[in-house]
Amino acid sequence: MRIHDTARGAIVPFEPGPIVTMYTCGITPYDATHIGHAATYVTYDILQRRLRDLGHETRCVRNVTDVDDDILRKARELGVHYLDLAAAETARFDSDMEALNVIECWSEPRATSAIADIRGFIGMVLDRGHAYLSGGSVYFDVNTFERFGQVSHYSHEEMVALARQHGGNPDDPNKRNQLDFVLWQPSADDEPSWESLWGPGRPGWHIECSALALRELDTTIDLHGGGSDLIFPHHECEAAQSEAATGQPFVRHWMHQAMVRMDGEKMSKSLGNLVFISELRKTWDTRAIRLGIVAHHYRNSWEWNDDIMPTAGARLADWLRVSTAADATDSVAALDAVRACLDDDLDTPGAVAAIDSAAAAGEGVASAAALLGVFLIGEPVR
RNA sequence: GGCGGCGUGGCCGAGUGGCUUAGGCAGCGCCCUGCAAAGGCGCGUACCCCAGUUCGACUCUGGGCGCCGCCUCCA
Repeated sequence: MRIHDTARGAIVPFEPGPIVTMYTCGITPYDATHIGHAATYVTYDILQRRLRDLGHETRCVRNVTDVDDDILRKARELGVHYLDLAAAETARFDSDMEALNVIECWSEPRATSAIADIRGFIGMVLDRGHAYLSGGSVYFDVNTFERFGQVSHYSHEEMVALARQHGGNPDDPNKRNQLDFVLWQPSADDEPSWESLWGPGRPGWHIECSALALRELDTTIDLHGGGSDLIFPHHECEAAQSEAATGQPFVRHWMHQAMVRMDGEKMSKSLGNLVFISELRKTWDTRAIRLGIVAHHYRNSWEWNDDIMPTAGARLADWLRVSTAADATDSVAALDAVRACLDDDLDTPGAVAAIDSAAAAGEGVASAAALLGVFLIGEPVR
């Protein structure tokens, strides 16, 4: 199959071995799952389904960031322990994923489960001379890593300008380079803290993914994904610290999900312009929610509107009607068309259109829909 | 600035080489009606620009222009 690779900036062949190693950045569990999160994980779900259809075994790791600035702040506001908040929101997230029939992850590790791994990983980066201790924090030393920018393709000057423009802190006096980022940092008084060789503290934002990908999968993984808002700095920093630590390539293929918008702006927790999966579930068949998502291409930003669910619901009804009829015949042509579309950079809108055509001709489309994770007959497969 | 996406008639919006001027709204004309509305019938207008591929491009390729989105809280 062919998939767009962010680092290479082109649609290129994706031809992994029998076992496919995938890592997807998961959520920070301090609020409910919205349609943008769902779009991301449904995309990787469909990729996994097609890879399995082709005979591969897929091992997808999706972390849970249960300790970072956001969740600590929210827990402080609510007056609850951050791990209690994380556990509750993670359970809601998993419930939403199950409802949407997203394939269970091969592993779904929590950041706090990996403190020992993170400390070890930071040690590897320090031993290879790519990090330094300053002002109580451990910083990644960008000056020692020439390839910084390999994923996002920014120049040094652009990255500095962006950091300043977006309220970053490039002028932190403890940094040797304005783009250096934290691997380990001191905790505030009311924040969780772990012992380390560099003093008590907690992990930086990016380090958990690098440590977990190495612990759970391999030095080099086949595919790494997440929302396009994570390309820089998150994935750029991940790649840098992982390759600095191991001396090997980190990721063969980078895949990013475009943002879902609402009211003209990116749907995000900070803006509050959200459509929650838990709300949609009250009204709609979860299969229709999935259809509302896959009607859009993963690389194309799209806007949520009130017509999406009625359209998706009607489509689901059509597919069910032709596929559950007593004399229904399952369309092999539709299945083949869906396979061809998915192999072309996960063209789910094309796949949906192909199924629509078959359904309009009165053919059963259960097998074709199942490849999109929509089960019209029988028990769902996760 | 980088990356991604898009650019269809007044507006919205399908359509991945060769009757399509899909469809919807608006508009115009007619029918129906005491008048009007609703309804019915009919009409009109397009494919951002420039090259290229081709027998032929709205549809493919390259370039340009324009618009939108993302870019250290963020899937």
